[in-house]
Amino acid sequence: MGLDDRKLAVLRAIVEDYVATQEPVGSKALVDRHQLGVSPATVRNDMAVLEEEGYIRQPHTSAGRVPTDRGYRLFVDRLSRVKPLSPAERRAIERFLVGAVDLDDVVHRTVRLLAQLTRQVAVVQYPSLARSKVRHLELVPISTTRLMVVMIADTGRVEQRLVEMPGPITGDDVNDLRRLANEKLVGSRLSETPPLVQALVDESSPQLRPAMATLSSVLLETLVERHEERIALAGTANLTRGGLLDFQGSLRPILEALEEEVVLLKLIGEAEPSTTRVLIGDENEIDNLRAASVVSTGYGPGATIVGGLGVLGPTRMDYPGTIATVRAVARYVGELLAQN
Amino acid sequence: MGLDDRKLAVLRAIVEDYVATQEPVGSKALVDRHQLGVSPATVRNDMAVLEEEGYIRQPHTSAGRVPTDRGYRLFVDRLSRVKPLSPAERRAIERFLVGAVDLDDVVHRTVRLLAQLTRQVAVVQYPSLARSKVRHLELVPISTTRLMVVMIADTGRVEQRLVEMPGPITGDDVNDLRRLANEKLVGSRLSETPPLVQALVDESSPQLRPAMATLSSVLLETLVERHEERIALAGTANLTRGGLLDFQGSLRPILEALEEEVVLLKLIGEAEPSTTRVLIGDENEIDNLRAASVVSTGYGPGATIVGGLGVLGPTRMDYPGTIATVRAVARYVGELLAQN
DNA sequence: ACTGGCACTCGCTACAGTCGAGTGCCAGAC
DNA sequence: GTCTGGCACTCGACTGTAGCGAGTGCCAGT
Repeated sequence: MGLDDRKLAVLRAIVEDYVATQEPVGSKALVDRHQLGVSPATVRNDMAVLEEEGYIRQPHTSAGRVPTDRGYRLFVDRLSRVKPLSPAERRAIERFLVGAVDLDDVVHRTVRLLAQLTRQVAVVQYPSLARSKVRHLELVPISTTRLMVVMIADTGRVEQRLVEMPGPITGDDVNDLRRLANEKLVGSRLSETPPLVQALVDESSPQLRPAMATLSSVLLETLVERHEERIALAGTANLTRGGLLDFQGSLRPILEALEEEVVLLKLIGEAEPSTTRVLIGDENEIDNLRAASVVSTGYGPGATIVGGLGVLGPTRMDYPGTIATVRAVARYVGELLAQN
Repeated sequence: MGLDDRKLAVLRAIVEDYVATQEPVGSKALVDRHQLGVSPATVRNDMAVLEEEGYIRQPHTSAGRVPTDRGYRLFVDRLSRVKPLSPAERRAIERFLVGAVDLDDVVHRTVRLLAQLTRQVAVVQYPSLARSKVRHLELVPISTTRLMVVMIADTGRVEQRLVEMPGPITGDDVNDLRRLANEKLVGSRLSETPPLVQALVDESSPQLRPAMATLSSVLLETLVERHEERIALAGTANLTRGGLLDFQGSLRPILEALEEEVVLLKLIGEAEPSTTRVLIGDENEIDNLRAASVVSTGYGPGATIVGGLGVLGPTRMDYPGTIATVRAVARYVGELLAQN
C-alpha cells in the first residue's frame, strides 16, 4: 500500500509527461526527462506497483503507462501545487474585465476569458437569485390588464415577466401595488420571500387583493420556482483540441450534457466558499461526462458566494494551471461585483 | 447544357439516395430503387453528363456519385417541393410553444424545438431592437448617483443598463427625466432614435441637461450601437450525428463559427419577408462554414419581420423537410408574438 | 535495494494479393 | 438517334504476412 516518495515522484512525472505529450510514457523516457536518479528498470518496478494500486494503466501490453482517474486524483491532492499565474495571464484578466458595463457583459466577458485562458470549455453561472436580495421591484403598465414586472436584484440581475391581471387596473392601483411590494420585499433574500409575499396579499386592501394575488403568484413562480438560474457557456470549440484522442472519440455525450442547464448547474452551482472543486472523470455523477474533468469554484463580492464558475475539459488536463486560472478569474469577478 | 427531364430525375434520385444513405450512389442501385425505366448503362451516360456539368462528382474513380454543392442547389431550386409537415410535427410545435410566459421563454423553446425537429443546430435571433419600437422607459434609482435604465420594447424585449450619473440626482429629477424620455421616445423605432435623443438633450432644462446628456449617451450606446442583437443556440450535439463523415472530419471550424455572434447574425439575421433562404456549402461567405448548409427565414407578428431563425447542418441534409420545418416554426412563433 | 541484461509481447507500418462495386466505352438492337 | 448488354479496367476496402521497435517483466548479479 505504502507509496514511498520515489513512487510518488514517478507518478507525478508520468502525469506531467502524459499531459504534455498526450502519449503513453515509458520508463526510459521518464528517466531521460526527469532527474529521478535511478535506472529505468527500477522505475519499471515502481510502475508495476503503481499499476497494481490502480494509479496508472497500460493501454496495450507493449505500451507505456497512462494515469488513471485515480492517479490524477492523487496527483491533484498530493503531488501538485497551484501554479502562480503568469504576468501575461494577470494582464489578460484585467484587460478583459475592465470596461464591463453590465452584469450580462461581465458574465459574457468572464466566460470567454476563462475559455481562452484555459483553452477549455468555460461555464459561468449568473448570480443566483436565491442568493440575491431584492433591490427594487418595478411595475410597468403595458395595457389596461397587463403589467410588466421587473425585479432588480442587488447582484445586478434583472428579471422581468409579463403579468396578465384578473381585471382592468388603474395607474393609481399600479402605484399602490408597487409601493406595497417594495416596502415589503426590498432587502429580503429571494429564497425567503414566499412567506413575505403571502403576507403581502393578506395585508392588502380588499380592492387590491385580486391584483396583488396574481402579482404574487407570478413573482413566486417566476423568480423562485422557475428558471431562476441562468448559465453562460463558451469555448466548446476547445473540445476538438487534441484531435479525437480525448473523450474516447466522440464529442456527442459531452455536447449533449452541455446543452442541459440542469447538468451544468450541478457541475458548477454547488460551490462552497473558498474551495475549488475538482471532479475527475469517473467521479462525475453525470454519465455523459465520465471522460471529462471539471474544475469549479464559487464567486461573489467579498467572502459571500453568489454563483459558480468553472471549466470542463479532458481528464488529461493541466490541473495546476487550470485551478490557478479558475481561482484567479473568480476572484477578479468577485472584486468587480463588489464595486457595484 | 440542356439537361433533359431524365437527367434531372437522375440527379434528384442521387440526391435523395445520398441524403438517405450517406453513401455514394451507383448506377445499379439507382435503377433498383427508383422507377427510371431505363438501364444502368443509360443512367451512367446521364451521370457522365451531370458530372461534366458539375452537379455530381466521384469521391474515387471506382465509387458511386455524390452531389456537389451545385447539385444540391439545382435540387433545391428546381427538383424538390416543400414537404408538408406531418401531423406529429404539427402537434410537437404546438405542444412546445404553448405556455411560454416570456420572450426569453419563447425564444428558448423555439430554438430547442427547431433543433429537435430538424435534428440539426438551431439558431434563433431575438427580436431585433432596430426593428422594435420603444414601449416604455423606466428609470430606477440605485444610489444617489446611479440609475438603472430599463427599456421595454413592443416586441417584448427588455434591456437594462446601469448608468453612472455625473452628479447626485434627486427623486424628482428622476421623475422628470423619466417623463421627458418617455414623452419623446415611446412609440418610435429604435433605429430612428438618435436625432430624437439629441433633441431630448437640447430641450431639457439647464438643470437637467447634464443628467439627460449622460442618460442619452448611454441609451444610444447600449441600445443602438452595442450588443443590440441577441442570439440563442441549441442542438450542437446534432453536429456529431453521421459520425465524422459530414464536415470533413473536424467539427472545429463549425464550433468556432457558432461561438461568434456576428457570424450567426450574418447567417440568419438578414431575413426578408416570406422568403426562406438556403445557403449551400460554398455559397456561404464564412470560410469555416464551407462544409455546411444553412436554412433560415424571418419571423414576426403578422407580415412584419422582427428577427430571423434557422438551422445549420451538413450539406447532405434533407432540404425539403428542413425548409418546411423552419417555415412552420417561424410562422407559429410569429403568431405567438402577435398575441402579445 | 538497485541495476543491467534478456526474452517476450504486441501495436504499428509496409507490402502483396484478392475482391467487388462501379465506371467508361463500344458494338449492336430498336 | 437513342438505348442496352457486354466487357475490360480502375481503385478502394479488406486480409494476411512479416519486420520493427518501444516497452515490459523477470532474473541474476552487484
